[in-house]
Amino acid sequence: MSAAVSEKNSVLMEKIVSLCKRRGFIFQSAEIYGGLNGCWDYGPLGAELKRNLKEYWWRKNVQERDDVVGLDGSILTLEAVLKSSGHLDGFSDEMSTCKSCKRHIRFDQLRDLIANSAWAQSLAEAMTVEKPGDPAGVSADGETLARWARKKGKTLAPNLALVRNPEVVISWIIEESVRHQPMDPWYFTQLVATEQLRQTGPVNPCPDCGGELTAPRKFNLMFETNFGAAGDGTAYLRPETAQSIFVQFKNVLETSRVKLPFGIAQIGKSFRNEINPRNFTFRSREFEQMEIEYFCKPEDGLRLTDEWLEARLTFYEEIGIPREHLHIVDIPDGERAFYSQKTYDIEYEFPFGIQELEGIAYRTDYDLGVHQKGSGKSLEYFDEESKEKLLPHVVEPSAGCDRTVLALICEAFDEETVTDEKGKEEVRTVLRFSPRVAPVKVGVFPLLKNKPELVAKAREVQKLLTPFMTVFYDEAAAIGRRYRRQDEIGTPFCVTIDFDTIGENGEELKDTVTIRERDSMKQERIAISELRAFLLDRIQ
RNA sequence: GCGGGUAUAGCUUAGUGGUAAAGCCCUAGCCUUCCAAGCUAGUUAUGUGGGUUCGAUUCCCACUACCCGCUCCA
Repeated sequence: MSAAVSEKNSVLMEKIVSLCKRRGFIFQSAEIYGGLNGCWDYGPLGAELKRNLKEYWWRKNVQERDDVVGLDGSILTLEAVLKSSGHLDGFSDEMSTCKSCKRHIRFDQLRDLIANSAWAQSLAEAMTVEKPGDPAGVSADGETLARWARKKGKTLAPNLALVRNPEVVISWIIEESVRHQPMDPWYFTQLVATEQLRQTGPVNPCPDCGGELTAPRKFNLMFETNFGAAGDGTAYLRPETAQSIFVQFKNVLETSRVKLPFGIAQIGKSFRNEINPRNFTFRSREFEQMEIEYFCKPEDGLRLTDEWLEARLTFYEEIGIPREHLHIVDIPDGERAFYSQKTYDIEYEFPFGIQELEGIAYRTDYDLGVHQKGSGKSLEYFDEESKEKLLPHVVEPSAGCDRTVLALICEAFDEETVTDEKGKEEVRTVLRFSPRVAPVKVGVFPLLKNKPELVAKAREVQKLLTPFMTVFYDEAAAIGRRYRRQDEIGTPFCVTIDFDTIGENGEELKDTVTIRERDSMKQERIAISELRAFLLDRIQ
């Protein structure tokens, strides 16, 4: 992305964030206290928008399918579940950062990385050539070290203490080598990275540049919480909704009379202690997922992954995110999780970059396998046809709910230049939501507030529609302003009660209203009796 | 987590070591026969905590949050 484009998109994103706050879509959590990093609250309109998304997803993926059932699992999660799933080990890495080049290093990988690093291999080679036949360990040879530091070290590990300040470091090494005979190779590796041994103790070197690494810090990527009356038990806030689906697989299977292939769907909150929340609600510490685990026979996994990709793309189209703004990434071998045979990411062109909305992963029988092993309970499925037991495989379409809401807002946001009768140009801000997801479906206005007949009639129309859709009644300010207010929150239709409606201009126009469409700003006149059907037909 | 930037009303901005200004928005009233009209009145702000000072929104320090670039992203 060029700097100019980046700047333009940054301004666009600021406008979107500002609109979200101004109109009550999204607020920062605990704003009056200074805010809580990585957490956001949905205001009245945001709550409607998000509900519409979730309800449509549920309807399409659960209610309108006879092969998917729903689940609503607990957020608090037993430690053993996350132990089996691999989250407990995989989600709490110790990390070090290089003070010179800022690279992040997973501490458990450090020794391997050092062993394979160019400078460490070069140094080891130099020591071996100069001192052949010293199998017990590394012995310090000041001259060899100094020569290496001046030559190869300068290019391979410019930030290594030995290279930056050979005299001091070599003196430490010689001193230490007397006390440690034979010297442990790892201790030697630490020593060449240590400039102030007395002050700092031995430090670890960066595998890239030789610079000093910070002490390892533990990143708890899951939120831990106390549990039980005495508070001495440990539970976790789930980092994904999927695990309760796997853990309840057997119960659902036995109670729902489902047969392979079938899916279990769930919408709910998940929590990850993101190192760096960023980009408005995109990367939050508390977020909502819409997940399906679609269980199948092993031979169907790859085919179903492709089918789900298609189904999900259609879904995005139906809520107003066109395929042209989505990118499908087929995650290549080596970059997928080790248990996945196929993974697609569906990405959206956000103003801040192309970012993931949903992942569709063929996870084989990994999940049921680990929980079967962890719990000691069989999770096998008996196939009536073949009379055989099998451990089902699973395809997981996992969508980010908040991310999709953000994509809906970004996609809908538009600033349009309109020219009024006097030739004056002005900007019309419109959220072009699909009527299906729009938080308010219809605005109802009396043309004038100070005419009781108009107000009364408008209230009647409001009452007529309220049971079927979200209606916003507004009588304040000029009619044009009211239209624009609705444009800004993405209301697809506005109904205005005027003097025709109350029969002032003839019997044939009595009980008709104007209905104005958001995008075209065109109006047509229809009978109040047809209003409900007209609108329901267009908002589904 | 690192580096850089920002923080004044709901929004956009002004300004000052000594009473904080405007436009838009919003609210109420008047007016108004279809696209942000007009008039009147009104509410609302120096992110938090320290320090320097007689006095700090302004200068200094710390914290928090947000933005940008790295980094991370099961």
